[in-house]
Amino acid sequence: MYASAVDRIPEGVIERLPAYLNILIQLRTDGVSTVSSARLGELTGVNPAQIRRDLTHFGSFGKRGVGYDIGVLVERIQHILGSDHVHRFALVGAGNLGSAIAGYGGLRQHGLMVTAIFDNDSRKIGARIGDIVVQSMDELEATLQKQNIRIGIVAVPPEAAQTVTDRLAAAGVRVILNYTPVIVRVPEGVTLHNTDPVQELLHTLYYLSRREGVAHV
Amino acid sequence: MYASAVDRIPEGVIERLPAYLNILIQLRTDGVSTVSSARLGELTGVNPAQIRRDLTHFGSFGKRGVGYDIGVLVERIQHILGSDHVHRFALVGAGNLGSAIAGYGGLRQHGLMVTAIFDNDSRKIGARIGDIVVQSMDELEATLQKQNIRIGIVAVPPEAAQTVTDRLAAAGVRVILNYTPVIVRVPEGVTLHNTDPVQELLHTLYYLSRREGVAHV
DNA sequence: TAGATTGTTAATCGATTAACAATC
DNA sequence: TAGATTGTTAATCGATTAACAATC
Repeated sequence: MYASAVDRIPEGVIERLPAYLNILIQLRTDGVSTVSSARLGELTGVNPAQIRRDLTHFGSFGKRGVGYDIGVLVERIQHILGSDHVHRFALVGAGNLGSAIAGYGGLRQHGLMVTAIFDNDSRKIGARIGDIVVQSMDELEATLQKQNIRIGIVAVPPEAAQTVTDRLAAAGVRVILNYTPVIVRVPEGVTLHNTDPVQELLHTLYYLSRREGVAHV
Repeated sequence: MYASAVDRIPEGVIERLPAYLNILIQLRTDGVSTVSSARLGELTGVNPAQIRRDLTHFGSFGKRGVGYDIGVLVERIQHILGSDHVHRFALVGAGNLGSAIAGYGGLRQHGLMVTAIFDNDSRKIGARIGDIVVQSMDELEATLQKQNIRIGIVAVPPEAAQTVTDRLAAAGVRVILNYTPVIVRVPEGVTLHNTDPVQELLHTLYYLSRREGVAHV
Protein backbone atom coordinates (compact mmCIF):
# COMPACT_ATOMS: atom_id res chain seq x y z
CA MET A 1 0.00 0.00 0.00
CA TYR A 2 1.12 3.56 -0.61
CA ALA A 3 0.73 6.74 1.40
CA SER A 4 -2.48 8.66 2.02
CA ALA A 5 -4.66 5.71 1.09
CA VAL A 6 -6.12 6.87 4.37
CA ASP A 7 -9.01 4.71 5.47
CA ARG A 8 -10.24 5.15 9.02
CA ILE A 9 -7.40 5.99 11.37
CA PRO A 10 -7.98 5.06 15.01
CA GLU A 11 -7.99 7.94 17.47
CA GLY A 12 -5.18 6.31 19.40
CA VAL A 13 -2.86 6.50 16.44
CA ILE A 14 -3.47 10.21 15.98
CA GLU A 15 -2.87 10.79 19.66
CA ARG A 16 0.47 9.02 19.58
CA LEU A 17 1.86 10.78 16.52
CA PRO A 18 2.63 14.00 18.41
CA ALA A 19 4.50 11.99 21.03
CA TYR A 20 6.65 10.38 18.34
CA LEU A 21 7.20 13.75 16.73
CA ASN A 22 8.25 15.29 20.01
CA ILE A 23 10.95 12.67 20.56
CA LEU A 24 12.05 12.66 16.94
CA ILE A 25 12.62 16.39 16.99
CA GLN A 26 14.63 16.04 20.18
CA LEU A 27 16.74 13.33 18.58
CA ARG A 28 17.27 15.41 15.49
CA THR A 29 18.43 18.31 17.63
CA ASP A 30 20.88 15.94 19.28
CA GLY A 31 22.28 15.15 15.84
CA VAL A 32 20.94 11.62 15.59
CA SER A 33 19.97 10.71 12.04
CA THR A 34 18.39 7.28 12.30
CA VAL A 35 16.17 5.54 14.81
CA SER A 36 14.70 2.06 15.12
CA SER A 37 11.20 1.38 16.31
CA ALA A 38 12.79 -0.35 19.30
CA ARG A 39 14.64 2.78 20.35
CA LEU A 40 11.69 5.05 19.66
CA GLY A 41 9.58 2.70 21.72
CA GLU A 42 11.98 2.99 24.61
CA LEU A 43 11.88 6.75 24.49
CA THR A 44 8.14 7.13 24.15
CA GLY A 45 7.01 4.18 26.22
CA VAL A 46 5.10 2.77 23.27
CA ASN A 47 5.46 -0.82 22.08
CA PRO A 48 7.72 -0.95 19.01
CA ALA A 49 5.30 -3.15 17.10
CA GLN A 50 2.64 -0.57 17.69
CA ILE A 51 4.83 2.23 16.40
CA ARG A 52 5.46 0.32 13.19
CA ARG A 53 1.80 -0.50 12.83
CA ASP A 54 0.76 3.09 13.51
CA LEU A 55 3.06 4.34 10.78
CA THR A 56 1.88 1.88 8.16
CA HIS A 57 -1.50 3.57 8.26
CA PHE A 58 0.14 6.33 6.29
CA GLY A 59 2.71 4.52 4.21
CA SER A 60 6.08 2.89 4.78
CA PHE A 61 8.78 5.28 5.82
CA GLY A 62 11.50 3.01 7.13
CA LYS A 63 14.32 0.88 5.75
CA ARG A 64 14.43 -2.75 6.78
CA GLY A 65 17.58 -3.58 8.64
CA VAL A 66 18.26 0.09 9.20
CA GLY A 67 15.36 1.89 10.83
CA TYR A 68 13.79 5.25 10.15
CA ASP A 69 15.53 8.33 8.84
CA ILE A 70 14.65 10.91 11.44
CA GLY A 71 14.48 13.81 9.04
CA VAL A 72 12.12 11.96 6.74
CA LEU A 73 9.94 10.72 9.58
CA VAL A 74 9.64 14.17 11.13
CA GLU A 75 8.53 15.57 7.79
CA ARG A 76 6.05 12.82 7.21
CA ILE A 77 4.43 13.10 10.61
CA GLN A 78 4.32 16.86 10.35
CA HIS A 79 2.63 16.47 7.02
CA ILE A 80 0.11 13.99 8.39
CA LEU A 81 -0.75 16.23 11.31
CA GLY A 82 -0.67 19.36 9.21
CA SER A 83 2.00 20.98 11.35
CA ASP A 84 4.17 21.45 8.27
CA HIS A 85 2.56 24.79 7.68
CA VAL A 86 1.50 27.71 9.83
CA HIS A 87 -1.77 27.68 11.73
CA ARG A 88 -3.10 30.83 13.25
CA PHE A 89 -5.30 30.46 16.22
CA ALA A 90 -7.44 32.58 18.45
CA LEU A 91 -7.36 32.57 22.19
CA VAL A 92 -10.38 33.68 24.16
CA GLY A 93 -9.58 34.57 27.75
CA ALA A 94 -6.44 36.46 28.68
CA GLY A 95 -6.16 35.22 32.26
CA ASN A 96 -3.35 33.14 33.66
CA LEU A 97 -4.26 30.07 31.66
CA GLY A 98 -4.61 32.02 28.45
CA SER A 99 -1.32 33.78 29.05
CA ALA A 100 0.35 30.47 29.75
CA ILE A 101 -0.87 29.05 26.47
CA ALA A 102 0.01 32.12 24.44
CA GLY A 103 3.47 32.24 25.96
CA TYR A 104 4.21 28.61 25.46
CA GLY A 105 7.59 28.11 23.86
CA GLY A 106 7.10 24.96 21.82
CA LEU A 107 4.30 26.40 19.71
CA ARG A 108 6.38 28.11 17.02
CA GLN A 109 8.31 24.99 16.27
CA HIS A 110 5.09 23.34 15.18
CA GLY A 111 3.80 26.22 13.13
CA LEU A 112 1.28 27.15 15.76
CA MET A 113 0.75 30.87 16.23
CA VAL A 114 -1.62 32.71 18.47
CA THR A 115 -2.54 35.71 16.34
CA ALA A 116 -5.60 36.96 18.16
CA ILE A 117 -6.47 37.20 21.84
CA PHE A 118 -9.81 38.31 23.23
CA ASP A 119 -11.07 39.21 26.67
CA ASN A 120 -14.00 41.16 28.02
CA ASP A 121 -12.11 42.67 30.92
CA SER A 122 -11.48 46.31 30.04
CA ARG A 123 -8.31 46.28 32.13
CA LYS A 124 -6.87 43.63 29.89
CA ILE A 125 -8.01 44.98 26.55
CA GLY A 126 -5.18 46.83 24.87
CA ALA A 127 -2.52 45.07 26.91
CA ARG A 128 0.04 42.91 25.16
CA ILE A 129 0.66 39.24 25.63
CA GLY A 130 3.84 38.53 23.77
CA ASP A 131 3.39 40.41 20.51
CA ILE A 132 -0.36 40.29 20.49
CA VAL A 133 -2.65 43.03 21.71
CA VAL A 134 -5.68 41.79 23.63
CA GLN A 135 -8.85 42.76 21.84
CA SER A 136 -12.38 43.29 23.03
CA MET A 137 -14.82 40.43 22.58
CA ASP A 138 -16.75 42.73 20.28
CA GLU A 139 -14.07 42.34 17.68
CA LEU A 140 -14.04 38.56 17.74
CA GLU A 141 -16.09 37.86 14.62
CA ALA A 142 -14.45 40.54 12.51
CA THR A 143 -10.92 39.57 13.47
CA LEU A 144 -11.48 35.87 12.98
CA GLN A 145 -12.86 36.47 9.54
CA LYS A 146 -10.10 38.84 8.57
CA GLN A 147 -7.41 36.42 9.73
CA ASN A 148 -9.28 33.38 8.49
CA ILE A 149 -8.75 31.59 11.79
CA ARG A 150 -9.74 27.94 12.07
CA ILE A 151 -8.69 27.06 15.60
CA GLY A 152 -9.98 28.55 18.81
CA ILE A 153 -9.01 28.06 22.41
CA VAL A 154 -11.54 28.66 25.14
CA ALA A 155 -9.86 29.69 28.37
CA VAL A 156 -12.63 31.70 29.99
CA PRO A 157 -14.60 31.30 33.22
CA PRO A 158 -17.00 28.33 33.08
CA GLU A 159 -20.15 30.43 32.77
CA ALA A 160 -18.92 31.95 29.52
CA ALA A 161 -17.75 28.71 27.93
CA GLN A 162 -20.83 27.83 25.88
CA THR A 163 -21.39 31.36 24.60
CA VAL A 164 -17.80 31.72 23.52
CA THR A 165 -17.88 28.30 21.87
CA ASP A 166 -21.00 29.24 19.94
CA ARG A 167 -19.47 32.45 18.74
CA LEU A 168 -16.27 30.77 17.66
CA ALA A 169 -18.14 28.08 15.76
CA ALA A 170 -20.41 30.66 14.12
CA ALA A 171 -17.35 32.63 13.09
CA GLY A 172 -16.00 29.68 11.14
CA VAL A 173 -13.70 28.02 13.65
CA ARG A 174 -13.33 24.28 12.91
CA VAL A 175 -11.39 23.07 15.92
CA ILE A 176 -12.16 24.20 19.44
CA LEU A 177 -10.09 23.43 22.47
CA ASN A 178 -12.10 23.78 25.61
CA TYR A 179 -10.05 24.40 28.74
CA THR A 180 -13.06 24.82 31.00
CA PRO A 181 -14.73 22.03 32.98
CA VAL A 182 -18.01 22.72 31.19
CA ILE A 183 -19.43 20.24 28.71
CA VAL A 184 -20.03 22.40 25.69
CA ARG A 185 -21.98 21.54 22.57
CA VAL A 186 -20.57 22.21 19.14
CA PRO A 187 -22.32 22.15 15.79
CA GLU A 188 -21.76 19.40 13.25
CA GLY A 189 -18.42 19.73 11.51
CA VAL A 190 -16.60 21.27 14.44
CA THR A 191 -14.05 19.18 16.32
CA LEU A 192 -14.08 19.62 20.04
CA HIS A 193 -11.25 18.76 22.37
CA ASN A 194 -11.73 19.03 26.11
CA THR A 195 -8.97 19.45 28.63
CA ASP A 196 -10.05 19.83 32.19
CA PRO A 197 -6.99 20.05 34.43
CA VAL A 198 -9.08 19.25 37.50
CA GLN A 199 -10.48 16.10 35.96
CA GLU A 200 -6.97 14.99 35.20
CA LEU A 201 -5.91 15.68 38.73
CA LEU A 202 -8.90 13.78 40.07
CA HIS A 203 -8.25 10.70 38.08
CA THR A 204 -4.67 10.49 39.26
CA LEU A 205 -5.86 10.60 42.86
CA TYR A 206 -7.10 7.08 42.34
CA TYR A 207 -3.54 5.85 42.09
CA LEU A 208 -2.66 7.51 45.35
CA SER A 209 -4.89 5.37 47.52
CA ARG A 210 -4.44 2.12 45.68
CA ARG A 211 -0.74 2.03 45.18
CA GLU A 212 -0.70 -0.61 42.50
CA GLY A 213 2.87 0.15 41.61
CA VAL A 214 3.88 2.41 38.81
CA ALA A 215 1.13 3.50 36.52
CA HIS A 216 2.44 5.68 33.77
CA VAL A 217 -0.71 7.34 32.70
CA MET B 1 -20.48 -9.13 44.01
CA TYR B 2 -20.01 -6.49 46.63
CA ALA B 3 -18.00 -3.28 46.66
CA SER B 4 -14.23 -2.93 46.75
CA ALA B 5 -13.68 -6.48 45.57
CA VAL B 6 -11.41 -4.44 43.35
CA ASP B 7 -9.61 -6.60 40.82
CA ARG B 8 -7.83 -4.85 38.00
CA ILE B 9 -9.70 -1.72 36.95
CA PRO B 10 -9.08 -0.62 33.36
CA GLU B 11 -7.47 2.79 32.95
CA GLY B 12 -10.43 3.92 30.86
CA VAL B 13 -12.81 3.39 33.73
CA ILE B 14 -10.74 5.53 36.06
CA GLU B 15 -10.53 8.23 33.46
CA ARG B 16 -14.27 8.36 33.01
CA LEU B 17 -15.18 8.52 36.69
CA PRO B 18 -14.22 12.20 37.04
CA ALA B 19 -16.39 13.01 34.04
CA TYR B 20 -19.36 11.30 35.66
CA LEU B 21 -18.63 13.04 38.93
CA ASN B 22 -18.45 16.41 37.25
CA ILE B 23 -21.90 16.01 35.72
CA LEU B 24 -23.40 14.46 38.85
CA ILE B 25 -22.28 17.41 40.95
CA GLN B 26 -23.79 19.78 38.43
CA LEU B 27 -27.05 17.86 38.54
CA ARG B 28 -27.05 17.87 42.31
CA THR B 29 -26.53 21.61 42.31
CA ASP B 30 -29.53 21.89 40.01
CA GLY B 31 -31.59 20.02 42.59
CA VAL B 32 -31.96 16.80 40.65
CA SER B 33 -31.97 13.75 42.92
CA THR B 34 -31.98 10.78 40.57
CA VAL B 35 -30.42 9.99 37.25
CA SER B 36 -30.57 7.04 34.86
CA SER B 37 -27.58 5.71 33.00
CA ALA B 38 -29.34 6.82 29.82
CA ARG B 39 -29.50 10.44 30.95
CA LEU B 40 -26.00 10.40 32.35
CA GLY B 41 -24.85 8.96 29.06
CA GLU B 42 -26.46 11.81 27.19
CA LEU B 43 -24.76 14.38 29.38
CA THR B 44 -21.31 12.85 29.33
CA GLY B 45 -21.29 11.44 25.84
CA VAL B 46 -20.61 7.96 27.19
CA ASN B 47 -22.62 4.90 26.22
CA PRO B 48 -25.14 4.07 28.99
CA ALA B 49 -24.18 0.40 29.00
CA GLN B 50 -20.63 1.43 29.56
CA ILE B 51 -21.53 3.63 32.48
CA ARG B 52 -23.35 0.77 34.16
CA ARG B 53 -20.50 -1.59 33.46
CA ASP B 54 -17.93 0.90 34.74
CA LEU B 55 -19.80 1.26 38.00
CA THR B 56 -20.17 -2.47 38.61
CA HIS B 57 -16.41 -2.64 38.99
CA PHE B 58 -16.96 -1.07 42.37
CA GLY B 59 -20.34 -2.43 43.43
CA SER B 60 -23.96 -1.83 42.56
CA PHE B 61 -25.18 1.60 43.41
CA GLY B 62 -28.43 1.90 41.48
CA LYS B 63 -32.05 0.83 41.83
CA ARG B 64 -33.58 -1.15 38.99
CA GLY B 65 -36.49 0.67 37.47
CA VAL B 66 -35.40 3.89 39.12
CA GLY B 67 -31.83 4.82 38.37
CA TYR B 68 -29.07 6.17 40.56
CA ASP B 69 -29.47 8.37 43.59
CA ILE B 70 -27.22 11.27 42.76
CA GLY B 71 -26.14 11.93 46.32
CA VAL B 72 -25.15 8.32 46.83
CA LEU B 73 -23.36 8.07 43.51
CA VAL B 74 -21.40 11.26 44.10
CA GLU B 75 -20.26 9.94 47.46
CA ARG B 76 -19.31 6.58 46.05
CA ILE B 77 -17.29 7.98 43.19
CA GLN B 78 -15.60 10.46 45.48
CA HIS B 79 -14.71 7.60 47.74
CA ILE B 80 -13.36 5.52 44.89
CA LEU B 81 -11.22 8.38 43.62
CA GLY B 82 -10.25 9.46 47.09
CA SER B 83 -11.62 12.96 46.62
CA ASP B 84 -13.79 12.50 49.70
CA HIS B 85 -11.00 13.87 51.81
CA VAL B 86 -8.52 16.68 51.52
CA HIS B 87 -5.35 16.32 49.48
CA ARG B 88 -2.59 18.84 49.82
CA PHE B 89 -0.38 19.29 46.86
CA ALA B 90 2.75 21.11 45.92
CA LEU B 91 3.20 23.24 42.86
CA VAL B 92 6.64 23.82 41.44
CA GLY B 93 6.80 26.79 39.10
CA ALA B 94 4.93 30.00 39.82
CA GLY B 95 4.63 31.23 36.26
CA ASN B 96 1.42 31.73 34.34
CA LEU B 97 0.64 28.05 34.15
CA GLY B 98 1.33 27.50 37.82
CA SER B 99 -0.78 30.49 38.76
CA ALA B 100 -3.58 29.24 36.58
CA ILE B 101 -3.55 25.88 38.30
CA ALA B 102 -3.29 27.32 41.80
CA GLY B 103 -6.11 29.73 41.11
CA TYR B 104 -8.41 27.16 39.61
CA GLY B 105 -11.85 27.38 41.12
CA GLY B 106 -13.05 23.81 40.95
CA LEU B 107 -10.21 22.44 43.08
CA ARG B 108 -11.70 23.07 46.53
CA GLN B 109 -14.88 21.24 45.68
CA HIS B 110 -12.84 18.10 45.21
CA GLY B 111 -10.75 18.46 48.31
CA LEU B 112 -7.74 19.50 46.31
CA MET B 113 -5.61 22.18 47.92
CA VAL B 114 -2.39 23.73 46.78
CA THR B 115 -0.58 24.27 50.06
CA ALA B 116 2.94 24.86 48.83
CA ILE B 117 4.33 26.71 45.84
CA PHE B 118 7.98 26.85 44.85
CA ASP B 119 9.97 28.85 42.36
CA ASN B 120 13.60 29.76 41.94
CA ASP B 121 12.98 33.26 40.63
CA SER B 122 13.85 35.62 43.47
CA ARG B 123 11.30 38.12 42.20
CA LYS B 124 8.55 35.60 42.77
CA ILE B 125 9.70 34.21 46.09
CA GLY B 126 7.73 35.79 48.88
CA ALA B 127 4.88 36.81 46.61
CA ARG B 128 1.42 35.40 47.19
CA ILE B 129 -0.66 33.32 44.86
CA GLY B 130 -4.04 33.15 46.43
CA ASP B 131 -3.28 32.47 50.08
CA ILE B 132 0.01 30.77 49.50
CA VAL B 133 3.39 32.42 49.71
CA VAL B 134 5.83 31.32 47.03
CA GLN B 135 8.85 29.67 48.61
CA SER B 136 12.37 29.20 47.42
CA MET B 137 13.27 25.87 45.86
CA ASP B 138 15.68 25.41 48.75
CA GLU B 139 12.75 24.81 51.05
CA LEU B 140 11.12 22.16 48.90
CA GLU B 141 12.21 19.06 50.77
CA ALA B 142 11.60 20.49 54.22
CA THR B 143 8.16 21.85 53.40
CA LEU B 144 7.02 18.70 51.66
CA GLN B 145 8.04 16.62 54.60
CA LYS B 146 6.44 18.96 57.12
CA GLN B 147 3.17 19.01 55.19
CA ASN B 148 3.36 15.36 54.25
CA ILE B 149 2.57 16.14 50.64
CA ARG B 150 1.93 13.28 48.23
CA ILE B 151 1.10 15.08 44.99
CA GLY B 152 3.33 17.37 43.02
CA ILE B 153 2.76 19.45 39.93
CA VAL B 154 5.65 20.30 37.68
CA ALA B 155 5.04 23.55 35.84
CA VAL B 156 8.59 24.70 35.24
CA PRO B 157 10.63 25.37 32.09
CA PRO B 158 11.48 22.15 30.23
CA GLU B 159 15.15 22.13 31.20
CA ALA B 160 14.25 21.93 34.89
CA ALA B 161 11.61 19.23 34.56
CA GLN B 162 13.70 16.15 35.32
CA THR B 163 15.52 17.72 38.24
CA VAL B 164 12.32 18.91 39.83
CA THR B 165 10.72 15.53 39.28
CA ASP B 166 13.63 13.78 40.92
CA ARG B 167 13.48 16.05 43.92
CA LEU B 168 9.75 15.63 44.33
CA ALA B 169 10.01 11.86 44.12
CA ALA B 170 12.90 11.80 46.58
CA ALA B 171 10.88 13.95 48.95
CA GLY B 172 8.14 11.33 49.08
CA VAL B 173 5.72 12.53 46.43
CA ARG B 174 3.67 9.61 45.01
CA VAL B 175 1.83 11.26 42.14
CA ILE B 176 3.50 13.68 39.78
CA LEU B 177 1.74 15.72 37.16
CA ASN B 178 4.13 16.85 34.49
CA TYR B 179 3.00 19.90 32.56
CA THR B 180 6.17 20.17 30.54
CA PRO B 181 6.74 18.57 27.13
CA VAL B 182 9.72 16.67 28.52
CA ILE B 183 9.58 12.92 28.98
CA VAL B 184 10.64 12.53 32.57
CA ARG B 185 11.57 9.34 34.38
CA VAL B 186 10.12 8.51 37.76
CA PRO B 187 11.20 5.84 40.22
CA GLU B 188 9.18 2.71 40.86
CA GLY B 189 6.08 3.41 42.91
CA VAL B 190 5.51 6.92 41.62
CA THR B 191 2.60 7.57 39.29
CA LEU B 192 3.32 9.96 36.47
CA HIS B 193 0.75 11.84 34.49
CA ASN B 194 1.82 13.91 31.51
CA THR B 195 -0.11 16.78 30.06
CA ASP B 196 1.51 18.57 27.21
CA PRO B 197 -0.79 21.27 25.90
CA VAL B 198 1.15 21.51 22.67
CA GLN B 199 0.83 17.81 21.99
CA GLU B 200 -2.90 18.10 22.46
CA LEU B 201 -3.04 21.00 20.08
CA LEU B 202 -1.00 19.11 17.54
CA HIS B 203 -3.18 16.08 17.53
CA THR B 204 -6.31 18.13 16.95
CA LEU B 205 -4.68 19.69 13.89
CA TYR B 206 -5.17 16.38 12.18
CA TYR B 207 -8.90 16.90 12.20
CA LEU B 208 -8.52 20.26 10.56
CA SER B 209 -7.16 18.99 7.28
CA ARG B 210 -9.23 15.85 7.04
CA ARG B 211 -12.63 17.08 7.93
CA GLU B 212 -14.16 13.71 8.64
CA GLY B 213 -17.10 15.30 10.30
CA VAL B 214 -17.41 15.79 14.01
CA ALA B 215 -14.85 14.10 16.11
CA HIS B 216 -15.48 14.69 19.76
CA VAL B 217 -12.09 13.92 21.12
C1' DT C 1 26.73 -13.17 3.26
C1' DA C 2 25.08 -12.39 8.18
C1' DG C 3 22.64 -9.32 11.06
C1' DA C 4 19.19 -6.17 11.76
C1' DT C 5 14.87 -4.29 11.42
C1' DT C 6 11.00 -3.23 8.82
C1' DG C 7 6.15 -4.08 7.10
C1' DT C 8 2.44 -7.09 7.71
C1' DT C 9 -0.23 -10.92 9.03
C1' DA C 10 -2.24 -13.52 12.52
C1' DA C 11 -3.21 -14.21 17.54
C1' DT C 12 -4.34 -12.09 21.66
C1' DC C 13 -6.26 -9.24 24.51
C1' DG C 14 -9.35 -5.99 26.35
C1' DA C 15 -12.76 -2.77 26.00
C1' DT C 16 -17.25 -1.46 24.19
C1' DT C 17 -21.82 -2.44 23.17
C1' DA C 18 -26.12 -5.00 22.83
C1' DA C 19 -29.36 -7.73 24.93
C1' DC C 20 -32.10 -9.34 28.53
C1' DA C 21 -33.40 -11.43 32.84
C1' DA C 22 -33.81 -9.60 37.48
C1' DT C 23 -36.21 -6.44 40.11
C1' DC C 24 -37.54 -1.98 41.78
C1' DT D 1 -49.56 -5.01 37.93
C1' DA D 2 -47.06 -2.51 34.04
C1' DG D 3 -43.15 0.19 33.03
C1' DA D 4 -38.61 1.33 33.70
C1' DT D 5 -33.99 0.59 34.40
C1' DT D 6 -30.45 -1.78 36.57
C1' DG D 7 -26.74 -5.46 36.79
C1' DT D 8 -24.67 -8.85 34.07
C1' DT D 9 -23.77 -11.96 30.47
C1' DA D 10 -22.62 -12.71 25.88
C1' DA D 11 -21.35 -10.82 21.24
C1' DT D 12 -18.84 -7.50 18.87
C1' DC D 13 -15.53 -4.73 17.85
C1' DG D 14 -11.09 -2.73 17.71
C1' DA D 15 -6.69 -2.13 19.33
C1' DT D 16 -2.39 -4.15 20.93
C1' DT D 17 1.10 -7.41 20.59
C1' DA D 18 3.73 -11.28 18.85
C1' DA D 19 5.75 -13.44 15.16
C1' DC D 20 8.04 -13.76 10.95
C1' DA D 21 8.92 -13.41 6.06
C1' DA D 22 10.75 -9.71 3.27
C1' DT D 23 14.61 -7.05 2.50
C1' DC D 24 17.98 -3.53 3.48
